[in-house]
Amino acid sequence: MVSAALELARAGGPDAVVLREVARSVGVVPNAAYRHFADREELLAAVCAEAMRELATRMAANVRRVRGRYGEPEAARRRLRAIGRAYVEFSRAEPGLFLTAFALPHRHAYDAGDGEPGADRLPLDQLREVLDELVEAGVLDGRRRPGIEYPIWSTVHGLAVLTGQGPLRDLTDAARSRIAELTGAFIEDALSR
Amino acid sequence: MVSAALELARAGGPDAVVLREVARSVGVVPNAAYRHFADREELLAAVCAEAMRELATRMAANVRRVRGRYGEPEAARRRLRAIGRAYVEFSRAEPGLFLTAFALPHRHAYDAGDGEPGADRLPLDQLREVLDELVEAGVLDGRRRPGIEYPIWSTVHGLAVLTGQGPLRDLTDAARSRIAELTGAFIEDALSR
DNA sequence: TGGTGTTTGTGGACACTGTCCACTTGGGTA
DNA sequence: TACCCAAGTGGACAGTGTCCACAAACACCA
Repeated sequence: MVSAALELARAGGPDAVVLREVARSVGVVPNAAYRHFADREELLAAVCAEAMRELATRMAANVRRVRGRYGEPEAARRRLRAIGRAYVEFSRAEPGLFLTAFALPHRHAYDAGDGEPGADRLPLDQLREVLDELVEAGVLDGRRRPGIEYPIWSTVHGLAVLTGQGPLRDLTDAARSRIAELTGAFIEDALSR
Repeated sequence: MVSAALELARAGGPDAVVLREVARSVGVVPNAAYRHFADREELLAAVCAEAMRELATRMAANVRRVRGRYGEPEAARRRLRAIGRAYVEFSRAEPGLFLTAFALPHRHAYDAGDGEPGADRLPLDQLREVLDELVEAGVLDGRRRPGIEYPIWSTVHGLAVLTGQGPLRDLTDAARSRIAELTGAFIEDALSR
């Protein structure tokens, strides 16, 4: 049921996950859904968690693809960029899922994926990890580290929203990638101020 | 009709502007709305434009409140902060309107408010104006000026979304204003790199 | 002044949604 | 074997966006 709903969300965002249709698509009567979810919002919450998990997976995969030892300055910088790039590309490649992932501000921790062995860390945790590495590598002054994940998250999230679903989404590929490049440089400027 | 719909959006975001209720609240039968709007989305588009206009108004008002001559470095910096602060505060004070303002990626230019004399410029234009002043004032290197509005917009927009409706919206006031402060400093760091 | 045409609003209908209630069913356990 | 509970069914209700045919009110021009 959740995976059927996920496909609806992928195609049309959170509003597209309509209870009756997901029931229909698993070949069951609408009311059957109420045996598993209190209401539509609870179903949507499950989908939202799944979407967030997919974002985390893509980020982790993109980071792993970066070669270079831990603590090596250039590699650490590339890992930060890999995180941001994955985030922004996710919002464009899967606008429906991206929207869905942030559709429910409440219960956002997606249940931490606690025990699940293969699960990747939360996006924010992945960002923190790379920032710690940047300190370790001497790229970022340790005194500026506390809390710096929030401005960076804001910048990347804003870019993702504006170019993925927002007013900048209809720009040409060239214009968008120039903006993305500028934003990447902007973050590095702020870090190595 | 638009202003009735605007109140619904203010209270509950774009999803709350339901055609039948706005008709009801202006004391008319639902179908009457179809004499003025092709469908619900067109009504929503009008509301969206109005919400964007309100954001622009607040930004402009906040900027005007800053004293200091044009081109004076410290004043220019304060004007940039005033813009960002207005943006972020709008998303918290009027989450419904903020969401609505960006609900329709299409037809986003809100018809420019062309002739209207009292109308304030679009948010993005206001930002550009202040950035030009920062160059004029010698705070920002003119060679770094082109396109820098986009990283800044991204940062501010991201902060507004994350703390206004997103996962950071339930933080304490103290935590949120610390993040806002960090983000302001982050932007200034990047500018005066 | 009177007639005509356009604008605005009405009434009724349809398909679709989320949700509630009472009811059946089937597999596993005491 | 008897029972119980989870899962699914059928029918219903209120609410929604939207379409159609019709009524009134108003402006305009002969």
